[in-house]
Amino acid sequence: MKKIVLIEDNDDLRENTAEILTLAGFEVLTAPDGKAGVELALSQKPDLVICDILMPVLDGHGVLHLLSRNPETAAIPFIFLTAKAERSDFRKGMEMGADDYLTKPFDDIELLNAIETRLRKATQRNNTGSSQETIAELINQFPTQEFSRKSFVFREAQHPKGVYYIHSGKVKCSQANEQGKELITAIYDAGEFFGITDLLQTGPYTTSAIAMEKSVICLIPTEQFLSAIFANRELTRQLFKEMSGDVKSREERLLKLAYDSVRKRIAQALAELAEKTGGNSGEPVPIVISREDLSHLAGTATETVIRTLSDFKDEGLIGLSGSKITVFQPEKLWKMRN
Amino acid sequence: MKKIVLIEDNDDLRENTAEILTLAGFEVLTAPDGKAGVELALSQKPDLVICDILMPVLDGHGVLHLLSRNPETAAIPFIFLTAKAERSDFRKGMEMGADDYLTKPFDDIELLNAIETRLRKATQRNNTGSSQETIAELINQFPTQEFSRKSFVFREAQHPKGVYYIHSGKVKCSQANEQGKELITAIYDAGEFFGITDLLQTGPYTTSAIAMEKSVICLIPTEQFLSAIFANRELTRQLFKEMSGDVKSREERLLKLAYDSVRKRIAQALAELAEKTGGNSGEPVPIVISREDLSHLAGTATETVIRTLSDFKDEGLIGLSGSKITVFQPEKLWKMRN
DNA sequence: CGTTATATTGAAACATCTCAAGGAGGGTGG
DNA sequence: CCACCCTCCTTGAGATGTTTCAATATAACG
Repeated sequence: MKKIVLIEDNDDLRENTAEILTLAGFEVLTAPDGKAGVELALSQKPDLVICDILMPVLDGHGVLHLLSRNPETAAIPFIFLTAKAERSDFRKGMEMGADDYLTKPFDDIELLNAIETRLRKATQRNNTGSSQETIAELINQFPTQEFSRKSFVFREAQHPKGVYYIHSGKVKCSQANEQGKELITAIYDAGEFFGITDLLQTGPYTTSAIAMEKSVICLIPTEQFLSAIFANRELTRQLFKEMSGDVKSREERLLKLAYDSVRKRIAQALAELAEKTGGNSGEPVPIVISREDLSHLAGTATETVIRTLSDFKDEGLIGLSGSKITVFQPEKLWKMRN
Repeated sequence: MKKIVLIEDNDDLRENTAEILTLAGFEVLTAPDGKAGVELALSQKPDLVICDILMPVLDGHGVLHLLSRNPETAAIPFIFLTAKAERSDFRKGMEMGADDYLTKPFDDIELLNAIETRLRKATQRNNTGSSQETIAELINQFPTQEFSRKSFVFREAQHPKGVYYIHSGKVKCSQANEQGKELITAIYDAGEFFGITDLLQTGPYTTSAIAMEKSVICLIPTEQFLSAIFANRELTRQLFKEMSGDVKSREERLLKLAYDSVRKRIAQALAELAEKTGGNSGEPVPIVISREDLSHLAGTATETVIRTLSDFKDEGLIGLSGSKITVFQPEKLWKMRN
């Protein structure tokens, strides 16, 4: 429910107007003079302020001036409601930064229309359509490309052109050290974006992205992606959250790589893969991943992965048949001791 | 230079007005009718649109309607400029979403004031003051607290109350695994924020923050921090960049931890510390850090750190005296082979 | 100036990697 | 349909880097 602060010294007019607004479905907070009105607006952060000009204590111009000065209230739509109908009065009000100027007497429709208009504009400014819509619009705007298994989406040292979105398939992002040893830093599935981190940094990719299976992917050019982010507050929030999640998950992996045994690391890698593929259904989850990729994920040698997997098999935690690994008891894998 | 689109069918008025605006330092693009005006606005994305109402081909209401519908132009301030001075005309214009309504005849000052006002409001909406100012305002708004060496700023499993800013001192953030082995995930110096990642995630801290020396720190409550971020586009950009940098640096450390020898990891940790403390001056840089903290940074045992350090000393790369480590040749440390 | 925290050294235990060689499966062409 | 190849998986055994435990030396602090 939208919150409106109404500042008006005439008791009758204030009560009447408040009633109309309440009937129209707004939450109305009233103040009988400018000073009280400013305090109310600062504390309540309403969605809109309606204010008389001629008032005791602090007049409407003063109210607007004070609210404009405070970053927290500067963006709130402000409507003057006044008997001063002279052109010069109107100009002064607008020049001070009011968003509309209603002269008394006004009828209810005029008032409600004026409010609706300003609320609509304010909403539009913060949020150009809903988040979901924007993402859908964004990704469907650009042509898709098909990548076959093992082909590069982008390579280390290339320059980022934008962000990638996976329509279908699966992509691994990996880095290699000087000796050519590879570590998979992330695996992305259908419906996810990747390449954001490198985009926001200056300079070329430090990561390579390779399709793990046949994948359909589109590229959203830098400009469009950035303007979409900044145009949409909800998208900004979401992206912040995802990035902080990325930081956290990498920190967790750091901790594991530093002090956990290979056995434990492989167990966790499997558990994570199982979770990503099958959810927490409790059912056995089949995972298809090469021993090599698994070793790159756990940061170990392929042979060690193989030995550890056969241990897990002997212990009844997983089943093996070729490249397919079936996870029977994800919980036990999570809680693996060294 | 601010760009203004002026749509007016009367040739004299259009030319005159354009001249005034040009003299006032604006870049002016003109269109003689609504259709041309809309095309111009869509292609040029001006900072403000001034538009007559009574025009051939497409009238001012139509122009406003079309521009409002397009997310790319909806937020551009729109001023009507018209001979229709009736109250009902004025109301209609405002209800359609115009930001101001100037009636002819108007004088130059009125026009320029109206433009200034709307541009100012538009700027204010996107950017509440400059980034630097906002940060300074933000951090000085909250009381500081002094933390002595080795005291906790926050602990794992506590709930985040906000973001911390270091006025002076140094703080390490670390995580521990089940066996109590600790890994330092980041070290923050004076002038830096920390605790952002955990704030943006739901749930308690997964990290502990401990002062490495006597430090003066303030806490910016969640609400204020978030509203500052969203109020200020420049701050958003900066934060995105920093977070993607965080992700990247952690990925680099993952790679090192996975495949590099302890020797190399310690060398890099030293080089990074040296860079952070002394810059790239080429001068020997004295670092004060305990062997234990260094081991937590490199993800290894304290004894190993000690042995490696004395190797480095024998090789003339560093100097040792108690807890003080002097880095002579940071470049050689960076390029250390296994 | 004693007391505690931190740094150092040695030697054995251990996990993991590396190298090397063999085996299973899956697809392709004759 | 079989032989062939290539890729991926598997197993063994020695080499190696790192940790751990334990004992001692040195520095830091009130």
